[in-house]
Amino acid sequence: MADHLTLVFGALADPTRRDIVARLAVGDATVGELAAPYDISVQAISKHLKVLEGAGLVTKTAAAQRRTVHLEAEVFDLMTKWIEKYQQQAEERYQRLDALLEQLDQDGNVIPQPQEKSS
Amino acid sequence: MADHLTLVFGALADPTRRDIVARLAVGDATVGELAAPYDISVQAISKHLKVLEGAGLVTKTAAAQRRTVHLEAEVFDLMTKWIEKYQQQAEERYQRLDALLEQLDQDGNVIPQPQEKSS
DNA sequence: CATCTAATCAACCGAACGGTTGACAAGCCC
DNA sequence: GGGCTTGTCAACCGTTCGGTTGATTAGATG
Repeated sequence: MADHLTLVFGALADPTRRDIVARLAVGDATVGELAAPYDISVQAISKHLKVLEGAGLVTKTAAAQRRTVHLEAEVFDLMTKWIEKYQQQAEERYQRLDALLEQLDQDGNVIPQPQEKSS
Repeated sequence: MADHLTLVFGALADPTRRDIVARLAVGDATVGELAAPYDISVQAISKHLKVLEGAGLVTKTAAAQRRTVHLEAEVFDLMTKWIEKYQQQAEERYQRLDALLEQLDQDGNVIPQPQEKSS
């Protein structure tokens, strides 16, 4: 099976599923309630929910024949952490580049590629 | 064509592409440099880069026959905003639920479903 | 000019995806 | 119990996806 981040990003790479997440952020809902706004079959929604469930974004609890779907917001932290990591790295890199360019400005020397080669 | 968020999430729903993003956060690289660590073909990496490019996560600049690939960190903001929106909504919902439960505790009345129906 | 290198384009392949329809399971309600 | 409601399971279908191989373009270099 794929790793968690792949499942989470994959789950949110679909507009319908993002829509469902948006709906669930307001409050829990049954499968039927979630399916109502769309003109695709209930089975298709059920599949979407299984993808969201597989990514840990959603949990289902069976009460009578109704399944209540609940959003698990904590999983978002996983994504946010991943994103912030590279956002931060990229920013640091820019700052290093800026510092370097500033330094170059002082002695007037021009180097086209500031980063070093690996290999 | 799909909307931007779909493209971004879709692009990051693949471990190899997330890996490439991680590599690019450290600094720009050529297609060949990006392909080196993997035992899949350069063509496959080229395809991955096209997906990342289509999502606006990456830009390519052609210098000689080498294409330098550059990470565009700003696109992450789009995702972060989307995520934070529902993270925040879900949290607010919990707080409302907590407040409600606390209130219920006081007069001892029990209501099973705190959110209202929309139909 | 000939050739080597770097990267893309194009066609193809199997697997996964998003959707459908049909059958079925599990509860409520008359 | 019989039937309605709610939801899932299973099989199928066309499209997309991640990968391959082969050919081709574009620039550096002998």
